[in-house]
Order: sequence, then C-alpha cells, then structure tokens
Amino acid sequence: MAKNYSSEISNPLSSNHEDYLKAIYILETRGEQVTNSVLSEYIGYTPASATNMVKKLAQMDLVIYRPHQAVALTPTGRRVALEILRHHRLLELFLHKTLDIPWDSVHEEAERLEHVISEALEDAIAASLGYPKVDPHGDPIPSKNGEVSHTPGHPLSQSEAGRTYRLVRVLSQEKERLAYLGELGLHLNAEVHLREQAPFDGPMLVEVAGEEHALAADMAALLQVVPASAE
Amino acid sequence: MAKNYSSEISNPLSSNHEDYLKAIYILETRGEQVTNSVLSEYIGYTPASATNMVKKLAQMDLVIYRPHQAVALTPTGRRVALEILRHHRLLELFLHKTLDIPWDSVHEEAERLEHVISEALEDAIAASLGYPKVDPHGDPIPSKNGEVSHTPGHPLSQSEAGRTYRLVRVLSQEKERLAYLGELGLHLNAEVHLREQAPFDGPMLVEVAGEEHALAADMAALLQVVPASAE
DNA sequence: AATAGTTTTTAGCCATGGCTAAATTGTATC
DNA sequence: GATACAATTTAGCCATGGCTAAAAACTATT
Ligand SMILES: [Mn+2]
Ligand SMILES: [Mn+2]
Ligand SMILES: [Mn+2]
Ligand SMILES: [Mn+2]
Repeated sequence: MAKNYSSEISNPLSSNHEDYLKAIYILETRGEQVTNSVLSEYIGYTPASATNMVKKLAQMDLVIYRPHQAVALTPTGRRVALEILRHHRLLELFLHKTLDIPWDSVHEEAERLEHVISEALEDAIAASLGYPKVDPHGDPIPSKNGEVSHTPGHPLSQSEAGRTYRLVRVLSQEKERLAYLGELGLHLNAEVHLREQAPFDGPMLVEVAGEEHALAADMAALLQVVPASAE
Repeated sequence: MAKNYSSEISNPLSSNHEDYLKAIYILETRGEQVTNSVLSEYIGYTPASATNMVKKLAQMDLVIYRPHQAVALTPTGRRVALEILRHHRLLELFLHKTLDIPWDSVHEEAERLEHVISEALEDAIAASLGYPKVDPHGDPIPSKNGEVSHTPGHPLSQSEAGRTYRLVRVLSQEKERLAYLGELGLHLNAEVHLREQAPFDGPMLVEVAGEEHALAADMAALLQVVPASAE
C-alpha cells in the first residue's frame, strides 16, 4: 500500500501544487473541460501563472499537458488530488463535530490545514470520527485508496411539490450562502417540506423546522435532497 | 485587544519567519546569548541564511540587529513568538488528549500546524481543553495576551535519594528520548521514587510504576520534578 | 480564405529565501 | 601591536512561483 504519493515524486509538492491538482480534479468531476482559463479563474491566478504551473505538473507526470488542450490528471495526479481532498473533507468534519466550528467556516480553515497533516494524523482523525463517508456539506470523503462513493439525491429545484425531503448535500462552499442556509435551519440532514414551486423558475416555498421560507430557484438548485421516507 | 500581530506588519510572515522568531525566543529564555551561530545551528540553516533572515526581521521591527552582536526580540517580535508558541503547545496537548497522538510525535506535527491555524481555531482548541496551562511535556502555554506562567520543579538529578517525586516537565523534544521515557512510564505527572544516586555523576536508580530502572545522569537532568506530597 | 476576436503561450521581470565562497570583522595569544 | 583563528557578513548564484505585456495560435464570421 503506497501511502505517500510525494515519495514517488522527486521534489515535494508545495501547497499550491496540491491546490492546483485538487482544482483540476474538481473541475473534471464537474464535467467541465479544464481549459487554462477555467482553471486560472477557479484557482485565482493569472492564465500565465496557470500555464506555468501546469507545465511543471506535467514534468512531474501529474497531469497531461498538450498546448491549447484541456489539462487532464494522470493516475498519479488523481491519487494526489484525492489524498488532499480526503484531508480537506475529513478536516472539515472534524473541525465541525469535534470543535463546533460552524459549517460555513470549516472550508477556509481546511484549505490550509489539508497541506500540513501527516498520514498518522489523517488516520487518527478518521478513526476518531468513525471512518465517516461525507463531510458537513454532504460531499463524499474519498477513501484511503482513492475511492469516492457516489452520493445520492437530486436538486430540490427539480422535486415534487407537496412532499418532504431530507437535505443530503449542498453544492456550494460560499461562506455567506452557507451561513444563510444555516439560519433557515437548512443544515445537513434537515427535513424540508416543499409546499410549492412558482412557475418560470420562480422561488420555492419550503417549510423547515416549522417555519416557512421562500427560496430562490438557483439556491434550491444547490440543495441535493432525497425523499424523507427513504431513510 | 490586538489579536493578529501580523496586521501590524506590512507583509505577512512566512512559516520560516515565525520559526526564527520562536527560536530566538526559546534561546533567549534559555539564557543563551543569541549569536548568529547559535541561532543558525538551532534553526538548521547556514549562518549566511540566518544573517539574511535576521536582517529582514529587523526591517520589520521584530528584532534588534546590530552587526556582530546577539539578536534580541523587540516587544512586537516577542508577541509574535509567544503567539506561535501558544499555537504550538495548545496543538501538542490537543493532538495528545483528543486524538491520542503519542507525546513523542506531537512536536513535529505541531511544528507545521502552528503556522496555519486561525485565531478562531486557536480559541476553539483552548476552550475544548478547558484553557490549559501546560502542554504534554509540562512546557507552559503562553496566555492569549502573552503571559508565560513560571513552572515549578527542579531536576531529578539534583534531588534527594529516598524520596518520591512527581514529574512536572521534560526539557527535551527529542522523539527517541521521549519514546524511551514513555516506555519507562515516565510521562507527565508520573510518580518517581528516587532510590539512589551513584557518585561521580553516575546513573540514578529510580522506581516507576513498581518497576526499577537506571537513568543516566544527563537524562535525569532533563526531568523536572516536585515532591510527590506537594500536590 | 481573410479578418476579427478570444484564448493560450512566451518572454522577461521581480521578490523570496535558500546556498557557497570570499571578504571582513572581532577576539585571543604571543 | 602583530598575528592567528573564529565568527560574521557580503557578494553573488539559484530555484520557485507569482506578475505584465507581447506574441502566437486557435475559432468564428463573413
Ligand atoms: Mn489548500
Ligand atoms: Mn465540504
Ligand atoms: Mn514551525
Ligand atoms: Mn512541548
């Protein structure tokens, strides 16, 4: 069992290297073509810097780079990306459950911690949480050997009115958005009764914990739910 | 209450900047003259690199630098050093108590984590531990406003034979040494009965948890104890 | 197929913070 | 005070990874 993928690599990866690989992985799984501009915008650096970094990652056999083409992770690159993503999501859950850090703050904290925890600490965290499968936002936690479980659910925006659902995933890391949802009681596993959906992609009327709220359609599209009975 | 001392500073400090300040603080409190060679050896970089860094820290008003003189922390530099040291020791205790990381492994882990935790996380950790005063090695945890409590005790090597003591501090971070002491049952607050001390700085005979062991004099010098009755 | 517009790459700059080797300064000894 | 030795600083090199501006390469439209 190969544990430390940086051991397969001559010089160790910096935090930024790791964040680039993670970004490419996330963009790939979104189904997007990971063009230079998409990547550079996501990562928050200039296109020139992204090209620069991608070429370095290609030299280390972590990505496939062909000029003017979309970047793609190599198997090794994917393993590194998944390892960092595992750190990230384990840390989010740990910070939330063990230290009561609010779910809208764990992301930025994990963004730094993910690069500096050892294998032993990763294992200790996973064990203390009982080897969890999802983070506080319902994002799947990759397993130690790089498997990602498929998460169930469909957007609340495409659900039937008059039924009750359970929130299983929120497709956003935005602090303000998460804080707002939390205020409405829309945290993970919350029960939502969908009263009605206004036509023309209008707002939805939902009931959460006895209170009624209106949700914009694009907000509801980020909420993945399953029927409440199915548990 | 000024919280983030890097906010008083134009550009943020790197991990290395922080480790240099911490090193200078520790060497100062040991009573040593913090010459360039002492610092460079402690920090593990060449003397030229140490000079380089010290000059930068001086430009930021974190240390006083005069060529060919010992370096000294400014009040601001000391605050930064103490903030990082607080992170370090809180993290050591947290890792040990909450995640069962052995006391000989927490140091290297904290060495990286100390630079990336937020003020909020620092507070959450301190709260979850009940605002502790010492780390797993008995080193005092600086308070949020930079106060360091005086730790009691004297070296086991300078103690009276025939009496029982309580271990309150170990003056070493060496992994192997700590692992060895742990195997003997010599963790923090362990009770040690001092049977006899061989003359000419010879080994000491001690009894810990019902077992008898011989301890080299220089090892015993690192163990700070108080009389067991004084609890 | 020419042209216009967009995307990507290249070229070259800069700050950071290591390093080695050489020059300088300080200190101890005769 | 001269001289030797150690400590420190300086000078100059290098890799990293940002950046801007300009060049080049794709893509779409006429
Ligand atoms: Mn990150
Ligand atoms: Mn998440
Ligand atoms: Mn450190
Ligand atoms: Mn310690």
